[in-house]
Amino acid sequence: MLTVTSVNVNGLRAAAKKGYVEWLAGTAADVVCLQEVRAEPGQLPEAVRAPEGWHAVHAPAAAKGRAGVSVLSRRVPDAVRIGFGCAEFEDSGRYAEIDLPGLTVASLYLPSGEVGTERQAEKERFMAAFLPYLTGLRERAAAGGREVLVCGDWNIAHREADLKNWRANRKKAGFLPEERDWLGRVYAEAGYADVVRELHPEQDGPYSWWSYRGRAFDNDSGWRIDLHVASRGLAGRAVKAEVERAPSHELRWSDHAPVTVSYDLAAG
Amino acid sequence: MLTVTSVNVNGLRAAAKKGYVEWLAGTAADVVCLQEVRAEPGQLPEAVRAPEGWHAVHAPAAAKGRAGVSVLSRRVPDAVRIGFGCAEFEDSGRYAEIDLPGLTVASLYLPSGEVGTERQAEKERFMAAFLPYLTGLRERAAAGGREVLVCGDWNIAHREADLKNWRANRKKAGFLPEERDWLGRVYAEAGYADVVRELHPEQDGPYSWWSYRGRAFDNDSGWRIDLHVASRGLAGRAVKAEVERAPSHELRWSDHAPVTVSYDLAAG
DNA sequence: CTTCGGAAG
DNA sequence: CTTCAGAAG
Repeated sequence: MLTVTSVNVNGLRAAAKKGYVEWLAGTAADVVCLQEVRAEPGQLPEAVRAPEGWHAVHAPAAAKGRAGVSVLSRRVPDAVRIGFGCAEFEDSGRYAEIDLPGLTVASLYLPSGEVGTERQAEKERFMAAFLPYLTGLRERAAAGGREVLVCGDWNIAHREADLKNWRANRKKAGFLPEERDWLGRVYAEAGYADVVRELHPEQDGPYSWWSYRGRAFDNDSGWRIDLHVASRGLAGRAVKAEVERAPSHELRWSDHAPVTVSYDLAAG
Repeated sequence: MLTVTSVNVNGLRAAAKKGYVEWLAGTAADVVCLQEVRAEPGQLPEAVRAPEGWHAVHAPAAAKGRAGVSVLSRRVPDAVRIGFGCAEFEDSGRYAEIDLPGLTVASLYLPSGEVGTERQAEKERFMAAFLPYLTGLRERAAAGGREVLVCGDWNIAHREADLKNWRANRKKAGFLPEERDWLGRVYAEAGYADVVRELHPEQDGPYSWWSYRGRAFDNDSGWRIDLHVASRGLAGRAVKAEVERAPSHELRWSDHAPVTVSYDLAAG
C-alpha cells in the first residue's frame, strides 16, 4: 500500500508555526506533496526543510515569497525533475516530480487566476502548455511500465458538486467553463482520472479549500480543487480517500486541507 | 496642575491591540501627545479615534502608514493648527499644536534619519526649518501671555547621559554632533528648556525608547529622545516627571514609553 | 482574512 | 524585531 497526501500549505513558514510540523510527524503517508511553500529552502528551519525520516525535494519560485512546490518521500527517489519543459514556468515553483519504483509522483500548483487580469492569461497559458505535457508523461510512463500521479492544487473545480455555491461562481476564476472543459480533457483525452471523485461519486465535495474571508470554513463553503489526478491504472487501485478538515478554526494551519489517498499497488 | 504625556505609539492600531486603550483609560493626564500613529482617522476604531472624555486632533501623513501625530485633550482646544508652515512638511504628519488657556501644546515627530541617506538630508531640512519656527512660536506666545510646550519624539539624544552606549553611537543618526548642537540651540537660542533633564540633572536617562532589536529593552539599552521641550517659564513650573517603562516585555505596547510631566500653572 | 516582501524605524 | 502597505490568494 502506498499512501500519498497533497496539501497547499499557504506559506510553509506560517504553517510550521501553527501545526504543520505536528501533522507531518503524525501522518502515515509515504509521500507528501506540498504547494505554496512560499519560501526558499534556506529560509526554512532545518526540521521543516529536511524532516527526519523523509527525503525532501524543493522547487521554489524565482520570485521570492511566491508559489513553490515540494515533494517529501520516505524513500529516496530514483529520479527528480523540476518544471515541465515550458520556458515561462520553468522557475515558477509550480511543478516537481519524483520517480519511485513503478510510479511517478508530481506536486502541481496551477496558477490561481483572476478574471480580466494578466493572471488569468497566465493561468490559460499554463493550462495550454501543461495538457500536452500530461499526455506525454503518461505515455512515456506507460512505455516503461509506470503509473503517474499528479497531486496538487489544480485551482479548478470540475463540476457543480465540487464547490458549495456553483451558481454564484460561474464567472469566477476556478469555475469558468473553459477551465472546467480543460480539466475534462485531462480526464477524457490525456488518460487520467479524478481519484477522489471516483471513490466518492455521489457526494458533494469533499471540499479541500475554504477562503479565509468571511465564515467560509464554519459554513463549509468550500471548493474541491486539491486533486489526485492519476493515470487510469493507478486510479483503479485507489482504495481509500480522506480530506483532513481541521476540527476547529484554531487548529487550522492552512486555508487548504490535506487530501490523502491510499493506493494498493499490489492489486490487479 | 496640568499633566501632559508624550508617547510614540509605533502604530496606533497595533498599540490599541496590545494595551494602549487600557493605558489611556487609566492615565491621569490632561493632555496626551501621540507620535507615529501610522493610520488615517478612518482606519482607527471609534474608541481609539475619539475616546470618551477626550477631544482628539489627528494630523495623519499624506503617505499611508507613515508618521502621523495626534493631540488628545480633556478640554476642547481654543484653536488647532497642523504643520508649521514649511511646505515640504505640511502634510507629513509630523507636527500639530493646540491652544489651551495660557498655553500652546504641540505634538512633534521629528524625522528619524539614517546617516548617508536621503532620510538624513530630510531630517536636516526639517531641523533647519523648525528652529526658526520654534523661536517665533515662543515669541508670539510670550506676546500673548502664553507658554509653549513641544512634546514629542525629537529623535535626538542631547548628551552622553541621554543614551546607554554613547561611544558606540557617535556616528549614528540621533547622536550626531550636528544634531546634538541643533538641540542645544533649541535650548540656548530659541528660549526653551529640556524639562525632564532639569528635574533630573544628575541621572542617566531616564530612557524612553528601546529598540525592538536584540535585548535592548531587557538590558535597558535605551535612548532619551522623547522630550518635553518647554518655554522657560513653563519649564520652571514642572514639578514631577515620570517615564512609564513597561513592567515586562509582554506588557509593552510600543518601543517607546510614555513620558509624563505635571506642571503647576498656578505657581509663581 | 492571511501570507509574504520591502520600506521604515 | 516590529509596524504597515500592497500584491497575491
